[in-house]
Amino acid sequence: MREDGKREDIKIKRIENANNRVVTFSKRRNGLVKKAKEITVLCDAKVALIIFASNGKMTDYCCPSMDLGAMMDQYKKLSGKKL
Amino acid sequence: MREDGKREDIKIKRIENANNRVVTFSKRRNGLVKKAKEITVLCDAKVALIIFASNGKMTDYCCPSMDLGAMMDQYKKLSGKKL
DNA sequence: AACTATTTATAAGA
DNA sequence: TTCTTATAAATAGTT
Repeated sequence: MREDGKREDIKIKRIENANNRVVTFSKRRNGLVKKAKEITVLCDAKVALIIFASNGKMTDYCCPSMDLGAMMDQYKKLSGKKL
Repeated sequence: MREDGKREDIKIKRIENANNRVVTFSKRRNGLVKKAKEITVLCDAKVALIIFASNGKMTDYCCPSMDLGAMMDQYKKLSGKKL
């Protein structure tokens, strides 16, 4: 908090305190997946999202209309990359 | 708008008007990529994100610390899926 | 494309 | 760790 009672704007840099970092990760991961689902439905978009926490734990989301393998094939096709 | 001057809550269902859908897609895609970048930095997370618009145009983001191929290898390893 | 009222996400605290 | 709440941030509708 600042002396006027307002919070500081958060800076986009690594959160040094491990507990805060884990808590923030959990909240933002949930937010990110939610947004991915929303844009999928609202806009007919196809979205794949893979998130690894620093402890290695994985979270993923893939739109229902296309599986991750097909997404990757399309990625390779459009980007020209091999992976 | 409602008669009391407030906006309706948006419903998470397909936006029927094509122009609105494209505009919303553009705004939310930018928001999603921004959030993906933020959690990467704030929380030492590894994130891969691939988005296809309904017109087929692709947007992608991958964290700097791990390339998409390595992300996919790790995904396969942890999920047990082949793709 | 820019604005702004409002909703939504979330940082900090309990 | 779950809940609350005040604030920051995203964005829906408008211009």
